[in-house]
Amino acid sequence: MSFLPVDEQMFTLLRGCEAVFNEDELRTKLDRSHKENRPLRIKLGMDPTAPDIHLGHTVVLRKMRQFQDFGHTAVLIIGDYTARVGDPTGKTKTRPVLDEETIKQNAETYFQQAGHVLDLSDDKIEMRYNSEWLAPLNFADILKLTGQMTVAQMLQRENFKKRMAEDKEIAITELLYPLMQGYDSVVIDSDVELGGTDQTFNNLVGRDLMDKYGNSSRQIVLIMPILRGLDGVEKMSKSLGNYIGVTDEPKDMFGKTMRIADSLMREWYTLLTMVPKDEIDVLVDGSKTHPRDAKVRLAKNVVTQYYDAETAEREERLWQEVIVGGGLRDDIPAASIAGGELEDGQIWLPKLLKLLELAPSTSEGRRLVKGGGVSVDKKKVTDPSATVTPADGMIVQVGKRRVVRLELT
RNA sequence: GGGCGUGUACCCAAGUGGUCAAAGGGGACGGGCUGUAAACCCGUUGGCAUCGCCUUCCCAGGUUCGAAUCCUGGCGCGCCCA
Repeated sequence: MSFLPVDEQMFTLLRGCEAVFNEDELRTKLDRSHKENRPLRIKLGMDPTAPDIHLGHTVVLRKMRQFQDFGHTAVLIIGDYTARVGDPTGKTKTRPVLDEETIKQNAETYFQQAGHVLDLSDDKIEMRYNSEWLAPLNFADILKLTGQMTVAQMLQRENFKKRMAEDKEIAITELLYPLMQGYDSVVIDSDVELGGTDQTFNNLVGRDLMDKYGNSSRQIVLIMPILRGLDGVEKMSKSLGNYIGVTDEPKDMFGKTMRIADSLMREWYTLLTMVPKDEIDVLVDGSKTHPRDAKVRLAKNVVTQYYDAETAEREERLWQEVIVGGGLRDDIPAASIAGGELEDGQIWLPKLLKLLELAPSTSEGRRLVKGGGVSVDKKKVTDPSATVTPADGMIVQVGKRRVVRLELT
């Protein structure tokens, strides 16, 4: 394996970064790697509680992939031991301790989903559980570890500082979290650690610890921005529902991308695609490109990454036909209902909606009908007491996106 | 261990004995206008074969004809003192 010239690597690796600690040292490391023909070890920590990967996670994963493509080694750390503490980043809620089996499963799912972005070849990736080295530590080891930092240093952390100021509680174990995560870096001897902005403090602790433990050269910390979700305001997250999952159907990937706020396009283009910056400038300039066209291109780009170009073309075509032309997709999911639900061959529409899972309850179904959101065979029905006679192939639609083709067997 | 405070629907929050399926806001959903964008406008936001009935205001008891509201006990959360 020979490594590309440092400048070429730097150009790609720095794209989209929020911060690098620091650039010069990164250059030095890449330089040495290039000369000695030795891959760098790129660390990425993963929390075994959230196995569902969405585009937000891929920002960091894509960065990892770029390193891999340059010949470096991805070192994935499954934080099974740190999960006992719970990262203090988010809310103060204490997390339930996960059992081994669940952690294993989550890690497996994560690994599989990350494979949509990462290169999973044996020589390109290493997966480690941090219980491997954290569990055997004895109290003296822990004293040594905790002895590396002062309370004042720990309270530099934004989250802790804030909680102190607001008289909110901080568990001692939470103070341990950054140390544990940092110790991972020491043990696996990482050259670069990747993380989102919320991980800055933790990752920098790792960088410090490596110094203190006498590693020859401490890790570089490369911080990626947090991707904002579909609403264009909040960060992309599963709990907020503003996400696109890497396992989403092509039509959802395409459709959801088409619905993002215009103001989000530059960010998404930068962090989720490799479209060159000057092209992005043109794409997001409303006077040069119609925002809709820019978004279509973005949507196709995303779909192509997780499926292929052909699928992306197809989604664009369908989008034209369905959304612009008011037609129907040719792949509407089929759904059937139990014959016993019929009365004289008929069924109350709200009930049908519930059975078809187009509405969570008949009450909700009734409201949707009353609100003018329901159509049967393309004809709007607004009478909440209406009944319909189910027929094979009947199209039942709620809103613009929930459509089902009735299948009678 | 002691004191004070607090717990209402997805979230915030009003409600201190009936007129409460519970104000208002946010979010979400549906409709309109659009470019499945933003802004704006309208509607909905516990369940049920259908407007009346059923189950809700942390939990369990109690007072009362009647409780989200009062009492007792528990639990959770926060602050202060030790």
